[in-house]
Amino acid sequence: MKIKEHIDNLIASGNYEPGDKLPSETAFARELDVSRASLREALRVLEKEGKIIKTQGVGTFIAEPIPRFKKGIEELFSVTDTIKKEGYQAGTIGLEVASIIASKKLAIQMKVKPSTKLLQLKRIRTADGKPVVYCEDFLNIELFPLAETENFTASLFDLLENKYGLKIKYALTEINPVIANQKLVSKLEVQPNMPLLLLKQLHYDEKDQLFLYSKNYFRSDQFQFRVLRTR
Amino acid sequence: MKIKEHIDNLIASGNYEPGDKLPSETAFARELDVSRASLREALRVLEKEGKIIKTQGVGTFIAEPIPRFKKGIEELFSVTDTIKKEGYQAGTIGLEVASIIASKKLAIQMKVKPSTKLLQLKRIRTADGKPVVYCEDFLNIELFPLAETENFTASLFDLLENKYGLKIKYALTEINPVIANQKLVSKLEVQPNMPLLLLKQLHYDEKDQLFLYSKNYFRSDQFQFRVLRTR
DNA sequence: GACGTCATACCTGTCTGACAACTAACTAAA
DNA sequence: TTTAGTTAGTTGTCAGACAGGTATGACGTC
Repeated sequence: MKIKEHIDNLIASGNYEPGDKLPSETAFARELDVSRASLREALRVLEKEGKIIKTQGVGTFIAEPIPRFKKGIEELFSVTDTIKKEGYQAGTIGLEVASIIASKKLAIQMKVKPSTKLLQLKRIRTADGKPVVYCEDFLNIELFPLAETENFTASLFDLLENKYGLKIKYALTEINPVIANQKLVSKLEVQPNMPLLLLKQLHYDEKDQLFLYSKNYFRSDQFQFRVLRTR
Repeated sequence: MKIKEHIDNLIASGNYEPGDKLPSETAFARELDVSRASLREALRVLEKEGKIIKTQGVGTFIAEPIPRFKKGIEELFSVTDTIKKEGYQAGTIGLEVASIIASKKLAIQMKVKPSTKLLQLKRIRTADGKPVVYCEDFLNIELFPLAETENFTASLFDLLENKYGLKIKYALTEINPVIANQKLVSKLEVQPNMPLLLLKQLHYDEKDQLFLYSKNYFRSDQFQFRVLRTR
């Protein structure tokens, strides 16, 4: 994985451009100070991701960064990262934290027993200080010893991944167009009746445990969501 | 790749179930009559696909299959099929066909010269007779000998694929929440200010030729769009 | 009996060196 | 000009070895 990340960075940093040829495996392995076998395992993954093209007897080449936009909605990343990738400074205001007991409706959605303890977060996320996303998160704290006093002003993904070693695997996301109601108008400082994009997301970890249900309201004038649809 | 396919089949055929442990790499390599290095390259890809989980010192295990919904938005299919898969009868009303010359703005979006001839379709798509989607399509007819007199009341994908042998490969889709304006209110017979989901799609064929630009307005009370977001 | 330590077996991660298969470019012969 | 052969360079595959991590059971201590 380290090798793969390193090569990813080499490509991302512009050291290589589409069509460029990578060093031969023997030379590249020596350059990175790893064995050829390990390098090849990394290259296999990069090939599967479509970032490189290997041809026996010829070499390995950087692939055209085909349609894959910078990042489509099919890739899962935190709201913080979503804001950052648009080039803004991410922030949080209006944080509310509460320990709650799962209601019947919520319990069904999160597939837990109705008596389960949850941690509810309400946050307004800002880009360069301007409110752009309103987030409601429901965390299953029976899976993690999360305290109410935790610092929730930054990325929740960062916190869970780095401090609690959680391995986030995927999210089942429902895409809904909604109209800003009175609450959202004041939270996001938008005109009444502005269209917003609501993403309802069920987040799972590597053990397929549902640990987070989130509702994110995105200002449609600030974010563009794309997806690559293949046949 | 052969090794990977073979293991894929082993999993698909039910020889292994989620949680089961695969043979050790040494034994598995001997069993498949390949080297351990080659086997590991195959396993790396399977791991990246989320089909297996490797743990150093313990072993390799079959992963829980990701609960792919019936079909997420990341799969490309026609509006007709989208309506059908929800269990409705698909139809078309209010068809308008026109040959037009690409405007400057449209030419940029479709990446053609401003003088290019296009075929414009406006259609209201119905589910069990009720209007549910409003579609505007722009076809690059310099790529296909499409006539205005063609039957456009059914699936455009069907027509292009079966009659013209077009191989549709993918679409770059932009997801937008919008509010029903007066035109859409009358076309879709909805309340004013109803939220709609607008999909702006650039369709490409196997040669990466952009052949269709479409704008589809979906009634949000009739369709649910989902997507699997992986990390 | 409960607990911690250690030895052990087993597994994945990595490395080394070698050879096979393939490709492209060049050379020489027809 | 065409064809066949040669050669250098690359990826594909292989065998064997060792390092590092994990679970298990034996053993001694409290």
